[in-house]
Amino acid sequence: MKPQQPHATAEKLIDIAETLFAEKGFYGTSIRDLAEGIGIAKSSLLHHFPTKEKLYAAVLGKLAAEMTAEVKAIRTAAGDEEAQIFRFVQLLCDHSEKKPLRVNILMRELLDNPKRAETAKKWFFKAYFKELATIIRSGQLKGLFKPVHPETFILQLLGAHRYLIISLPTVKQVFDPPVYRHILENHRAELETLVKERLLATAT
Amino acid sequence: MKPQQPHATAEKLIDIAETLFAEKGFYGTSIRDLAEGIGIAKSSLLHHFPTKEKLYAAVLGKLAAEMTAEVKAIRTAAGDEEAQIFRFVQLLCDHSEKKPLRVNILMRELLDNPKRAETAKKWFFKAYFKELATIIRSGQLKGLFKPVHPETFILQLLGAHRYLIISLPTVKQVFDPPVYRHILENHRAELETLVKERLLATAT
DNA sequence: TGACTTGCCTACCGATCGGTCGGTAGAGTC
DNA sequence: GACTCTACCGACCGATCGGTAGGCAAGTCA
Repeated sequence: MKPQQPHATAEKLIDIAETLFAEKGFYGTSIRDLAEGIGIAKSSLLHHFPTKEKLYAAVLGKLAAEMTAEVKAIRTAAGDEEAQIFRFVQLLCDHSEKKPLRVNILMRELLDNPKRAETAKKWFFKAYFKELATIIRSGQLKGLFKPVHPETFILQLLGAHRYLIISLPTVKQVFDPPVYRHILENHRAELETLVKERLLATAT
Repeated sequence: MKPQQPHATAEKLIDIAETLFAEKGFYGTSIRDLAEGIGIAKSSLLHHFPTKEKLYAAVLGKLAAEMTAEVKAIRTAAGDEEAQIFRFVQLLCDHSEKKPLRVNILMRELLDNPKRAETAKKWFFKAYFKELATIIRSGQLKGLFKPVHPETFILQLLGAHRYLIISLPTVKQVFDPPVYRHILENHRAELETLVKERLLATAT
């Protein structure tokens, strides 16, 4: 059997796992489904990831690493904290348009994390979260931002965005198309306005 | 067997189901656990609710009915739309302090709803959502509120609140106690400020 | 050549899943 | 007493769960 790229199968597994875990959750997804999804036997999956938990952790780990790297890139890039936070909101919306299922994983992780032993000790998104809080604090020190409580504000900002994203499928099938379309169209602007009005110390 | 109140067992089942579904999700909860939770046999559970889906639907139905009734009560009670929306935010926070697990159910429902056939057709929280949108529109007609897009704003408001609530267990076990405490303490005020700054047409 | 490793396979395990079946105890009705 | 109805039960079903054991083909390296 040709080895292709090393770890190519493992990468494929992480990809399919990201999709299926996002759609059906950890307990709703079987390792059989995952293996069949990329056309290998179930025991072959277990050769790469000895348990379902480990595969799930790999998915979260990869996702968290990508997200954290992005925020750090924003931090070190040009621009003051105001530019950084708007760039962040922009990325948030862009990603959710391209890969809305990722948000599902992040949500499910929050819901299930307190229960699953394997991943309980270290939380994959701690660095991501801290980085964001640092942007806020730094902007506040420069007088760019209002004195909101950084962690609370970030949770509310992420929540305003992510909750809306995971609501979209339901909204689409329950409400009239114009309502759905308006939500889609207005979300980004409303989120930016939220940041403007809640965070920016407007020149007085 | 004394019949106690009629449907007393069914009510107990709905209660325990609300808790377990909230903690572990639909797929993570077995009807055995549910039955044992109130001390009856599994087949007795299936006597009251012929399938797991039906029990889940009963939980959602009861929850949605309560929540919708509350919002309608706010609407008909004294006070203008400004008072109504703040009363709503207040209720939101009060409930989440008393029964934080309920928010988990609402979140999981959004994540799983597009997949489960049984409850797909009618969405239990449609009336609740429409009632909230009506408050916004009504307030806008009177010039009390800014011209935000009502549905988008509500999703962001609910999201800002609910996402933070489901994050609390994780925040508690990952961050230092002061961070957790500050989030707990500041959330309500920050949410009210959010409404003030994003929604209220401040007297100009 | 032969020992070792890697990637994948089939076959199988005990446990648990949601759900069915036949039946029983008790209360109400006639 | 005969009948019906509700609430409940233990035993059982086929299917599926996560995970294990052992083997086979191909590439690596001595």
